Amino acid sequence: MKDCTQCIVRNRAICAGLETDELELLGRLGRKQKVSKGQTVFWEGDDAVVVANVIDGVLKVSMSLPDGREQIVGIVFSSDFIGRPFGQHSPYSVTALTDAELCIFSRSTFDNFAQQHPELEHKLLRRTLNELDRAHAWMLLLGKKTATERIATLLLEMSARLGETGCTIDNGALDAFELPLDRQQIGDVLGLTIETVSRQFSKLKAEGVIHLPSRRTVCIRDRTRLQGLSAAA
Amino acid sequence: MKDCTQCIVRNRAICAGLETDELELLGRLGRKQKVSKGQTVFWEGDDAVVVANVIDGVLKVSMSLPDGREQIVGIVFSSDFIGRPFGQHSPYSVTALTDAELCIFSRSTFDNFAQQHPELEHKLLRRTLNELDRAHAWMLLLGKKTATERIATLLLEMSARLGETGCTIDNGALDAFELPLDRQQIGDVLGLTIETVSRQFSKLKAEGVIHLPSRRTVCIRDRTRLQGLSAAA
DNA sequence: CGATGTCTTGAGTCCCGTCAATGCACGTGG
DNA sequence: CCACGTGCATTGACGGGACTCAAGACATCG
Repeated sequence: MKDCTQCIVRNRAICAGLETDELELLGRLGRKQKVSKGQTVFWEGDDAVVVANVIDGVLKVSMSLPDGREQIVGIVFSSDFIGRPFGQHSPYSVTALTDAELCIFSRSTFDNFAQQHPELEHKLLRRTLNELDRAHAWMLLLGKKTATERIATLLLEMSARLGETGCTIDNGALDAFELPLDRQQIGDVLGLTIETVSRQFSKLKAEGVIHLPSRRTVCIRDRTRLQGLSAAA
Repeated sequence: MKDCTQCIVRNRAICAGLETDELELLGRLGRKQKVSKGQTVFWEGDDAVVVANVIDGVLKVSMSLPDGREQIVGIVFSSDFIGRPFGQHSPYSVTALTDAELCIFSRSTFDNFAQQHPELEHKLLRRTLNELDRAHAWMLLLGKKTATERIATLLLEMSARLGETGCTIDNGALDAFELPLDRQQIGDVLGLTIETVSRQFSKLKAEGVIHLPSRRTVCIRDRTRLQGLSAAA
């Protein structure tokens, strides 16, 4: 790797907080890799060979049943971490939703480095705890929310998360954004079918809560109402 | 705390692997506490004041919507860890399903201790990563599985996890066990109603896959078939 | 300007949720 | 010992929200 101090996710990825010499050491262990939209980085059940930081792009984390039914269990953005450290097999697949750039490490190399650098493990722990919180919130959605509530929740979540990553300074939620997901993928995140997703979009649009200038573009016209529909705590 | 070296979860809780002197240090920071069945240890949204190891008993981790709909996002057993380290608020409630005994720490005290003991943080990280895997698998269940598949999966999971905790040596799955959950709670874990749960139990019983000697007792008569019904990968 | 893939919309079905009644185990007191 | 109450669990009848199947609309691109 060239020079981690210049990395655009330097301050947000788990590398943040490492000393300059540690950073250089870690940098030599990793390599940058571009993946194109649709490409799968690693597959569910495969040996967990690599882990990576997402430098740029959006990827989905998904699990499947033998008959092909798929559930997306996470969406990762720039500066997020992917892979399963300290694990034999990858419990999920990771696939690029947009062209993306990764900073890849061999898992065993990373594991060793992490164990020798508590600061890094601490960052990883905090990140994993946040992930777990998000997973729990999503379990509540999948177990108990109606279709409308799920869509409303997703839109607010995407608005917030795209706002975070879009710019390092301004952390506000966006009122207009591009969905990195198609309808099928939205269904796979929310535990709904493509048709139900589409109908709910149409309904929200008809009610004036959102506006859909193009297939993937969402404008939130009435955030308050959307929050009311999301059944958030 | 008396003497952590004598603790019955000594080898399975996150304390495992600490040096004797570290263990004593940690021991002085915690205190044992008994909680009785039905009692809530801490509430969703409250300040995250404490974390704890479960010494004995079974507890549920749950999240709710404003209107009262509840989703159980985890079941914790003896030697598991509960609470949200490094977090301002508790994202979930924890409630005892049986009488239980905990080893409680003030969160801030625990956080500080953990940051000074990488070995402990490492244990916590591994545990959190496992939790996350489990949460992902459950998201797949909640998003995509049918009622029958959910019930079958739960029974196999309970069989496996009760087998782990029941005895430190024998890690085999149990073919007969007591459910720590009533029908309503099973519904809240699986994203189903009490009636659907009941009907599925009756169906499996009629088909000879399981036997139900009493309300809470389950005997797996045909594990292979149950696995087939669970839609496991 | 078709060809293609994605999205939307409609009609019909089904699985699960809702509501309500019944069954069953257990405890308490007459 | 049995009547009665209480709390769960089971079962039944019914309805609805989401799924399925099938067109049709729309955008994008060669």
